[in-house]
Amino acid sequence: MKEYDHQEIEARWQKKWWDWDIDKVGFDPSKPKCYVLDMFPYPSGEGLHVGHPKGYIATDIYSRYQKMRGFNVLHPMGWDAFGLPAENYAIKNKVHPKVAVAENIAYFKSQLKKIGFNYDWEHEINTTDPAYYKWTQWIFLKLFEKGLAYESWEPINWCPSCQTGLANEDLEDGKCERCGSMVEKKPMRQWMLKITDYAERLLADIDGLNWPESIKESQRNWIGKSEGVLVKFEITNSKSETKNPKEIEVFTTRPDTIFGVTFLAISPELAKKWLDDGWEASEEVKNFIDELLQWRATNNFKTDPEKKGLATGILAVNPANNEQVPVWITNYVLGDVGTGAVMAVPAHDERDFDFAQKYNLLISDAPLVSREEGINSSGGINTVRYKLKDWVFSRQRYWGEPIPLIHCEKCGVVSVPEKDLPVVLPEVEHYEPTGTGESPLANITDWVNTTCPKCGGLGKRETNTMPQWAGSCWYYIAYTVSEKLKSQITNSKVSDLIFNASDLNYWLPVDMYVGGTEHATRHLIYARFWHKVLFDLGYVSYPEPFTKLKNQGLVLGEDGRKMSKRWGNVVNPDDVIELYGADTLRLYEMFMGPFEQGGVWSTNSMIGMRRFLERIWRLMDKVGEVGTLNSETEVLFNQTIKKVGEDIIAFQFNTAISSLMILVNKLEELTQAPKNVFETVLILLAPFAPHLTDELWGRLGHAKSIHLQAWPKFNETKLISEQTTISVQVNGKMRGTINIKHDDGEEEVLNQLKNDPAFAKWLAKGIERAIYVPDRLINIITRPLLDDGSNK
RNA sequence: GCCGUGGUGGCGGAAUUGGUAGACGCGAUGGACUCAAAAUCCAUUGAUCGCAAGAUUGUGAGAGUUCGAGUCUCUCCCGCGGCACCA
Repeated sequence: MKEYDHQEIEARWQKKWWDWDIDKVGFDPSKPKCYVLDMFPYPSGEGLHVGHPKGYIATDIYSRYQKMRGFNVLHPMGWDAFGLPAENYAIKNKVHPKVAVAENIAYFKSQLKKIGFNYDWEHEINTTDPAYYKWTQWIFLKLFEKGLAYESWEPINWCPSCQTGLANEDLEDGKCERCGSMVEKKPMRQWMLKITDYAERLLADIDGLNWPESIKESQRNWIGKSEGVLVKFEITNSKSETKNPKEIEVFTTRPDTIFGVTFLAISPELAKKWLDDGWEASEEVKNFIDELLQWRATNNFKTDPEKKGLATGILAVNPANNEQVPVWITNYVLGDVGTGAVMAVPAHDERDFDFAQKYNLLISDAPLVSREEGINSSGGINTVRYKLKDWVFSRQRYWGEPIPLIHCEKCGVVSVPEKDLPVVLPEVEHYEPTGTGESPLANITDWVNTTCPKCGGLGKRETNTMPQWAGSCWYYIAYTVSEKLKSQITNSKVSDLIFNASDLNYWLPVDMYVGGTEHATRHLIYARFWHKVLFDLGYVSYPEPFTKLKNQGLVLGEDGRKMSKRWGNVVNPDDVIELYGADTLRLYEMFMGPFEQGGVWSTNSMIGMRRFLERIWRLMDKVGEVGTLNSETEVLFNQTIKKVGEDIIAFQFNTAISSLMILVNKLEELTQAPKNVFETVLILLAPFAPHLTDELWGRLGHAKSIHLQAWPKFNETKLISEQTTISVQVNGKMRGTINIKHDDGEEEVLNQLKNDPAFAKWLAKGIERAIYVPDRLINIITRPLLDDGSNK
């Protein structure tokens, strides 16, 4: 047989699969479903590097396997094309984002197709398609109508470089996650989503998810629940007729320490609020508050390493023991945590202790009481707090979904009626950010000016756009109804048809979701939030979108650094495929190591996978109609069928491949490989190396694709050999092995051992007892030697 | 600091969940084939000692449980990730 020409074979089979429509998927309630999902990419201008497809290869293998097992498998792909990366690329290259996105998608798609994925491209979606974002807008309106979207003028995170407001989730170490600029606090009008209303459910439902522990833990930390008690301290020396504060409310998780309180510490933010409400404080106090607030503003609300404080002169009463304690303004209490005021217990809290020492404050040795006694004695109220903040949902950028609201002087904020959706992103001359805090859309007056849907009077469109994450909050739903989506852009009457479709709840929830860990506290929280809202509204019938999640480990460049143009260490899959083939690439990425673990790319190491495929190619020459396996190889054969299936389910692709190699190594030793055995090997390998296996399958005389075959079954009775090798230990030390019959009992093994001269010297001392583990080992405990060297 | 996760040859990694540590692959060394090279095939390949048969040692460190520990328990050390003056 001539050489294995991967280029010719792969191109030919990719075309055949396309012509044969073998990857087409449809709603079919007669079959059990399996929804396998990849986190869809942002189609950047850079194209894919070899790290990107790792997850896609895994889901491809998984979904091919599930399909062969008889599941109706949905495994779609699409494009998350709104947002800053696409827009910045467009600005830099001076093309309209729409054009840039189309080009980038075409490139990404060509790269993906070369890898031989089984995506049904008829389910493809694109978040920037008006037919798609019509529904993103529609869901936003559902949130708005439910009171979960609201306007706010609170200071938010502003990235001076991206010139837009950001959500907490978009920050990394106080910097813009996208560009690394220091983020400022800026008061501006914002649309917020009330994700905090769902904090408890988002937290509680984590427990039931089959997700990696680290992601679940990240989400728990991010939601940051703390259970504590609210306690009120009356202020005693406040002049009753003035506007001076009358009481201070503190939040504590340690009511049991209430008798040890020696002062109250309040944040400068709370003190400022008092001043705004008319508190008559001294100049010194006012200046101190200003000083602390100034520090925080310029240091982006970071921690000041040095504790500072100033006594206010105010005294408050500890409700537990009626003792008066002084109230201090400090820089170690945060304004946006708890109530912005802390009951300080220097005896039990390190921070309070440091502060008390510095300012010579009392440190009480009052004993701890029970939690209940602390609450009862102080009249505290059990309270739950979360670190999670509401989601800043508007962006002052062009390339996002317009928020479908109209501002009317008479009627206030009004929803765009469903029949008028989508609110299409207008064409503009300049889509660069304005920097004024207004979106570029604000300049397009004939788009902005409209009529109020309620009163018919003058109305102005909301000009902020939605964040990057909006489109990905429901794309997994969109795939299930993608053909309806396309037909409905102009059809305004079918309002809820998409979200009442039976195929939607046939496919949902996603059974296997695969992507990177970087989405732990962004996309994966946002999507869960939207999903729960849709669940409450009755559109989806299961409260979680993704029941099972796997993270692929990061593929690093050959130099051990993250693949990036900057380091010049990017490997393009196209090049690898040209040289070695897509099947080799697929095998290598799965063989590199455990799927969820990262690893360093090595083009050199790929040669091993290529050799493996070539060995199979050559094994074809040894295939014969007749011929049988000896019993040992037959056992191995059955074990391999079992293991490959189990490993795919567990995402242990590296060991699945290795077990196939072991079997192939064995088959190579034969003078003739039985045809049915070889065919089974091809089927087992088909999800991993779809092109080569289909080619050989065809050469064996099959007219239909190997990918339409059923997954092979193994013979339960042929998983253990008749003859087996067990290990022999003497006093717990390995001393050799011995061949026994599979069902030999302890006595038989022991007898055989005693007659084996190889072990005579170890057993000379005499056998005290033996531990026999069937099919595993026998451990002989010898009699201890006596002082005189004898054993009797 | 709290939480999570990991640490095994020159390298990537296996190990039936307490039972032959290093499967499989890369690399390396020696050999066969070849005018030669590539490819392929065969052999060896944790370390130490030994001509050898073989012995000793070995899974981040130390203790423990057990006939037996990479695996279980305790105490540490280091890497990675999340949260963090969070009251």
